[in-house]
Amino acid sequence: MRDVDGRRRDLAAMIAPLQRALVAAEQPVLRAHSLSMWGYVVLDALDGQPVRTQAALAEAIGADKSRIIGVLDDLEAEGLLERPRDPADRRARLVSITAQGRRRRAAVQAEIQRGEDRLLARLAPADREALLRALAVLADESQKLD
Amino acid sequence: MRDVDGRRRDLAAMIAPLQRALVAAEQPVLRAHSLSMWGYVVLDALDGQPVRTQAALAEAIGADKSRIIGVLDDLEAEGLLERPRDPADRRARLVSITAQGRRRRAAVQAEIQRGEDRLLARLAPADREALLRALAVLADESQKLD
DNA sequence: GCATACGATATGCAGGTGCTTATTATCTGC
DNA sequence: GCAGATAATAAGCACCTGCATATCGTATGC
Repeated sequence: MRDVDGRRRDLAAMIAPLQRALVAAEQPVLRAHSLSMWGYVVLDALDGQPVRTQAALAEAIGADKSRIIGVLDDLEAEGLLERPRDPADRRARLVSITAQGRRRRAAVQAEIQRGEDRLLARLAPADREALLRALAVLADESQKLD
Repeated sequence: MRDVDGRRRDLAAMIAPLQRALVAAEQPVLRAHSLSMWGYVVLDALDGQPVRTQAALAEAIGADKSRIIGVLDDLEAEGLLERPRDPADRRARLVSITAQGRRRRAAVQAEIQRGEDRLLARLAPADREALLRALAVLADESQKLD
């Protein structure tokens, strides 16, 4: 893929403004549902499977382990997740999403994806499919590099 | 595109880790060429066409206008760009990249893209083309939303 | 010509981030 | 049972960012 003047742009240079726009579009949705960005990311990561330790959770979402504690406190206070002590290792906490957390996450995600769909509508259907497929691969791949 | 468990992931959720990995990969390259991330972004924006005012430049790259001044100072001190006063409006400065700046930018970009190519190699050629095409469209599109 | 607007610049504040260190409770190897 | 490792947590530091404000030189409308 070449630019107008014939050179390829950096991946990062194309992704950065897109990322900024997506995050900006998410803010009002998150606010409407009383979730912080990190709160949403945590719920997103927990939905699917719970996690053994908070450190593992932090690493999975690319956050600092000392920073997510406040996020977990808030989510727990709102009843969106539970984190009882692991009876097998009382140092660790078994973090898992609650039914209410699942509902909240689903509602937010539906709204966010409605917004994203408006952007994706600009693409040819085949390109759209390829984009999502490629991003899924690259996202997984780049996780491993960290 | 559906996830393993049948649901689509948010665009932002896939892009964020990718973005982090790309930025992390750029750091050593930039350091080796004595450029800051913003410095590189500025050179990137200036290559192609110069720009009428610094405020316009700042907006084009999604930076704060009060923050890019130091970046411009550094780049100018290294001879990578010039910013004489506009004789037609002596308040404004005509920022343009120098030949040396162009060379520096090209060298850095070549290295960065070599790294990105290793990631892109994971994709089927058709998907790779579609990804770059789609990102170019979305990047331009999301610029307009800001 | 004078009031007003505008471009570049400096500065200060609030918030967010990664990183580091320390503390406490708990586990595990020996 | 004790020494050393590990999980969660708190707290501090350095940095970056967006945002707001102030200054100064310059342009422009009237």
